[in-house]
Amino acid sequence: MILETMLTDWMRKVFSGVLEGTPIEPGRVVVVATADGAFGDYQCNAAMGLARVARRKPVEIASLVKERIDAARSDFLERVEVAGPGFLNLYLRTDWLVEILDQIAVDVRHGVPRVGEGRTVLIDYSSPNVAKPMHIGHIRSTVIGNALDRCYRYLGYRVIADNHIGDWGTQFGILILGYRNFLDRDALRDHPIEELERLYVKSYEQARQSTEWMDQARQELVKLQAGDPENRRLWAEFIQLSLAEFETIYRRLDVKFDLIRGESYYHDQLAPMLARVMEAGIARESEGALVAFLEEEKLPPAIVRKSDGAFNYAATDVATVLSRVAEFNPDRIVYVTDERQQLHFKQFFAICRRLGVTVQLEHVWFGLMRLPEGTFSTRQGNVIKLDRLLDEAEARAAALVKELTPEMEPERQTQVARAVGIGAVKYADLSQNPQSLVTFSWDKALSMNGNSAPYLQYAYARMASLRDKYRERFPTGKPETFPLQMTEPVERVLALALVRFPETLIRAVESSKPSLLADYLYNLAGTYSTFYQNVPVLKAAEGVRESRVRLGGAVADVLRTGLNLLGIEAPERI
RNA sequence: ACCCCCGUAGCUCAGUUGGAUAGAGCAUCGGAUUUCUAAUCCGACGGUCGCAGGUUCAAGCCCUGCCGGGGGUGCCA
Repeated sequence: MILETMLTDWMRKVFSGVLEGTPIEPGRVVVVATADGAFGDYQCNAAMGLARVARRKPVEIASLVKERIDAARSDFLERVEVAGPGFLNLYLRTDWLVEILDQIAVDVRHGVPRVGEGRTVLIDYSSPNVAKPMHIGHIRSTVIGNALDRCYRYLGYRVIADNHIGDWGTQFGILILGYRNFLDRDALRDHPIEELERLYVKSYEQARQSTEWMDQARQELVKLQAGDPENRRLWAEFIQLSLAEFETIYRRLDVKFDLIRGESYYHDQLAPMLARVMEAGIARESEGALVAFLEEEKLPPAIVRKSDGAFNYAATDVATVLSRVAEFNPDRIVYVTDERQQLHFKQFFAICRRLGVTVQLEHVWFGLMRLPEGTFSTRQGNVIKLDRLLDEAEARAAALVKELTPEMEPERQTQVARAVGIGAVKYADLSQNPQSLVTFSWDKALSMNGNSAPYLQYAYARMASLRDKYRERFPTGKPETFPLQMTEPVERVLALALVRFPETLIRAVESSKPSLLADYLYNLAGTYSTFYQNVPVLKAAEGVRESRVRLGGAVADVLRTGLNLLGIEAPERI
């Protein structure tokens, strides 16, 4: 059940009863969680907003609403208060909260409805380029996309996670030329990606200095796209080497795709797509290229085929949408890329709409990763590679585990270090608004204190440990046969937080912001830590003890589920 | 030149889409462990929400202008 939705529906009815004859637009009356417990559990601010149309004072409306609510007996509401200019503060009945919590505690889904049942969403994320190593700039798309992937699945959607590899761009012309001229075979055998990258960088340097070199690179690309056997062979080798390297990273990050289809997969569909575009009159010839003019959408022109006859990424992306619609018929396609592609997405979305595509297209963009000294790029050679970041994270976590949990067997220490290190890296990206620009720092990416994955994992491990200690000390105890009691204020706060898990998750998915879930989990873990530190559990009297074990168990379940939805492991011991 | 983002505590960032007294982490300072994991907890310090107007019961959030930073703008992706 979604508490927020339930309260909103109920409040809307109350309002329309009070303001008979006044039209109330949907969305006008909304109940939301209070920011501060001092104002109750949930609040409704609609009285102020409706004052004008109803031509009455806000406080008057609020008071009438309160009267009506007071007149009816409620099984979920303790009381409602009118405050300030017309706020309605709702205080939920604790016994009702306990009842809901009772249901959630035994529900494997923690009260989350399968709102995506029967719907399909395709998520296009990670999408690295062949022949380049994955660096810290790729981690945001991978981690954010994967979190969305997991959340959508949990909500009951059929999800198709597609890794749209960059295997068809201009870089191959440059790379093939570099391969022919500068290849070091031993280096290719020992460090394939590094060598390919070196070849690309060197060839790119040449191209910058010489237009002749650049033209030659273009020709190699055209040959490749035309099916030249030798270029095809090289191209296939580059891809195979790259995929193997990407796979080791994805394994470490526990990221799995349903499809790995490069841009090349859609190659045969480019010409038919173009025919449709031309037929629909969306594009026309201009300076030798085929260009879609998008004045109606107030967008600059988009080239769909270059004057040399080659297709570019706008063409590929449109063809990709058509192919996906034909094959999977998704309700929604979500793209996770960095901010630089915003215009491109607006343009090709517009072309798709003109072609009559009705699937919901969404671009989830995130701020570019920067270094303190500025931007980084392959060409400048100041990239921080992803495997190095992960190595460092695991090393730091390992040192911490050894220091703080020396009694743990070494094999387990390694496992925990991996979960903690990788978790820290992922959480660093997930815990902030994706759209803010990010300055990379080792200490932030690998933070193990405060608002970090290890903090959440630590809280979880304490819960798990407490649960096990209870079994140890009270082998015949059956907590589930005892009622939940809210004897300390912090317990009620925990109960309320648990009940809010479904609405938080749904909000996170709807706004494509895993950070909302991360934020929720941090609050939950923080409240639990306060509880743990200040409220005895195993030493409490029988009954209270079992109630607290149950409450802690419910928090643990939600925390673990939430962490897993972010792609973060929750070890039982840490 | 135009378009899109961003600007919040010393630093790094949240801020539930317009709600009440703007919150965390780090850093600094002070406290808590004969007790269920101190990777923790409790407290203190810290703010002209870039600047100036506007909209309204209410603005960090919406509108206009300006300043600063980043990104983008018909043959890269």
